[in-house]
Amino acid sequence: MVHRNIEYFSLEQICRSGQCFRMEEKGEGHFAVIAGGRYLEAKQQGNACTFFCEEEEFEEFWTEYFDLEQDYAVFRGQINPRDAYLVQAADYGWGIRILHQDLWEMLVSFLISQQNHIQRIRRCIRNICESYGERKVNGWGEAFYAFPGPEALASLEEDALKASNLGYRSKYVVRAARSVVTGELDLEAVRRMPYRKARETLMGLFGVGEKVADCICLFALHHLEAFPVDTHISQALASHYKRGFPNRRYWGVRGVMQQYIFYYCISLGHETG
DNA sequence: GCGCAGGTAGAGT
DNA sequence: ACTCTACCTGCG
Repeated sequence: MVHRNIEYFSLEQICRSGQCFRMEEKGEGHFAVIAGGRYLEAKQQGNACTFFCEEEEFEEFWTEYFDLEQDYAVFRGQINPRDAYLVQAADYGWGIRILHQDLWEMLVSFLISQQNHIQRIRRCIRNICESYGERKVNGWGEAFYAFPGPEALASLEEDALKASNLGYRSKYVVRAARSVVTGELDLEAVRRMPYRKARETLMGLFGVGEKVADCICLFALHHLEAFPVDTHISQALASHYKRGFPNRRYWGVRGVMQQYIFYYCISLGHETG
């Protein structure tokens, strides 16, 4: 077990923010995450966090995964105090962090995300993991499934993933898998690219447009200047930033601000008012 | 039943 | 360059 007091960190908010589809709430302040072929449970009360893994695994993997070396007070300090909307959104999502997730997994996840509900995205991803991912056992003897690699999906028929409930997105995922396996898409090369180049390269894939490419850049490549514009952000911009989002001011941290706004939007949507 | 959900490709102006 | 539409599926 690993104990840490962490500022500006909320497992609940990260789970609900919709950047990670393989994190689930097991109970009040109790979460499970699957990433990098690993399974982790964690509990949180206020700033006090308990991670159920060895110190070594925590230092080697989860510290970077949760972006714990980054001081989010620095990002938050850049917010214009006169921007009441952003101040309110950032206050609401005080514990959000931009995770460091796997590139292939984010590519597939956000191909699936388009024109889809978060709840169904989770189900789709669970389906393909259970059908094509490696079965493993966690520390409590329970089974969990790793995310399937490109090889596991490349040989499928283009419509095969409709059985996993992907709908018309099935061919996007299968074709992406083939691109990786044939070497047409070099994931290692994409990892080394700067934001614009990575975005452009990803958009060359069938089914990857600006929004999906930006999500991949932000959540896998940690390019914090990526600013995915989806329907929620688009509406927020229309009502609160009629002269456009202040990109110049926030360039380099736009992605963090996007997450505050996005989380604020989807959370308010669930409330009655 | 109809519109929308973390959009995008392709066709038509 | 810009607008329009089809696309799987499910939920309000």
